[in-house]
Amino acid sequence: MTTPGRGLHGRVLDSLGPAITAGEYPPGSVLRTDELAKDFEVSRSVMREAVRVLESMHLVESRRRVGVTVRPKAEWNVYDPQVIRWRLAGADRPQQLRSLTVLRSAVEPIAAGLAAKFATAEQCAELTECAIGMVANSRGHKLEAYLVHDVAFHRVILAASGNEMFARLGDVVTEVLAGRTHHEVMFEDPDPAAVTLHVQVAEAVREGDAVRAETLTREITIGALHELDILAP
Amino acid sequence: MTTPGRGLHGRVLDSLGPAITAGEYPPGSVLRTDELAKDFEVSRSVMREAVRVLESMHLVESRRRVGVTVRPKAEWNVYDPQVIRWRLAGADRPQQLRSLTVLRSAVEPIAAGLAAKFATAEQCAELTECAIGMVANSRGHKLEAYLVHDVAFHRVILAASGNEMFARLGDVVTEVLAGRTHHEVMFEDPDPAAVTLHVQVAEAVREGDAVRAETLTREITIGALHELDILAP
DNA sequence: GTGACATATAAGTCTGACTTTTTGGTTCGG
DNA sequence: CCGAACCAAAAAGTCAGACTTATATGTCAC
Repeated sequence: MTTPGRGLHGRVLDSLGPAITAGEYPPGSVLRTDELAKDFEVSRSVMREAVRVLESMHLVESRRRVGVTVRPKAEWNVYDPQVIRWRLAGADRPQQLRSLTVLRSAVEPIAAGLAAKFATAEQCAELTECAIGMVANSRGHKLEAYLVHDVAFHRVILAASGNEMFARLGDVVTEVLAGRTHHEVMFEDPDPAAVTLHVQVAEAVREGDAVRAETLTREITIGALHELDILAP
Repeated sequence: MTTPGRGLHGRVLDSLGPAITAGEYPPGSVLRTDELAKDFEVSRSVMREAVRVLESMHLVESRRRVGVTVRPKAEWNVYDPQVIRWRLAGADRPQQLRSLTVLRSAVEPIAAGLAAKFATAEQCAELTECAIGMVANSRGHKLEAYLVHDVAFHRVILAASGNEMFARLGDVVTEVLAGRTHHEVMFEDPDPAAVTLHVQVAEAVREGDAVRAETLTREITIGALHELDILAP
């Protein structure tokens, strides 16, 4: 997704970040900078930069005379796309996928409602195109092509909401949808009802019907929750 | 809020971060590391660490032979608590407050619904205490005391939802509520109707009534939206 | 104009010496 | 026996300087 290994410290992070988020160094563990530098065969300056980044993500805390201690999971910056990617790649994957899906279920309906009010003509057109693309690839095991349009659809909705916080969740949704297609459920063609809902959301947004857009999107996210057995009924 | 000036690079960040988020260095501007190091009177290594942190927040991008370029706002990690604090402290404050309030309006009702299902007895007790504290300080210009309980109330809701992503929004909500009391509206005692709603939410959570908790919380957040003139009617 | 090549530039890396803070133990006095 | 003051070691923090590497840009031949 993001450029891997942008410099030496980047490669260290690609290795150390996942290790920490995976719990390989449990919270409370103490690391020493120059020991790490030796282990990773980099200079102290490079390792220090890596530690600084981990610190800015609240994954670790660096204190004099004690070392670099791993923070408890509850303090991590779980909205950092990098952290999300690391967790999705590791043992935390199921929990991460669940919590992100719940977040989606809260945000996307509201975003769709706002999109109905604020979407530009261009965004409406894009949305319709995406919906058409989804329909066109909804049968015959064309999951990859379907996914591309599905992802684009939700990104447009979030962007069209006009809310910068919502817009920035585009990457998150992308990861969740991609994860669902590639690793979890979805061996067969997507649920036809879900496809229809997307088409109808595009309609509602185009017509400026905020309430309908919100309600329909809520149905979509409820479906996503069901897929992960998060909802009871 | 967070420890200020944890080391030299921290002080550099406290100065450079707000400057960037405030648009003092507009997107596309190019900075040079050793020039910055000279300006801030720190060594290159310290400045490099600061730049690395800014880079991890997607505020800047560092490339060989060109320098450190400021990224467009749309790419910033706007969920980073540090970035949020910087923006709330600067010219972006109004927009930031609005977008965060919209985010709250999406998340908190869902969180309250989940809290009704998953809150522990202890959390229910805490919630009730908070509500009582709000009532007790709802009249007579005791805004500070009221705020403390209000903040605590919403933090408990988010934590009790059992969703880690929601829980981590506690800090954000704290900033928003504090900002509202200290800088924006709210010169007089809080709206009695809002106070009642909080009491009722505590009730609903205690009784495990998810739908009612969600609906009532939605009314609270709608009120918050109105205060910032985000909703039309 | 186009492509190959040279050059300057700014980030990236490494090393070693030095400073500062903090912790944990030790000693001394009550 | 306990507490306060003190001391020493440990680890992060800071700095300066030399060197490497990627790359944008300009130059020249064709």
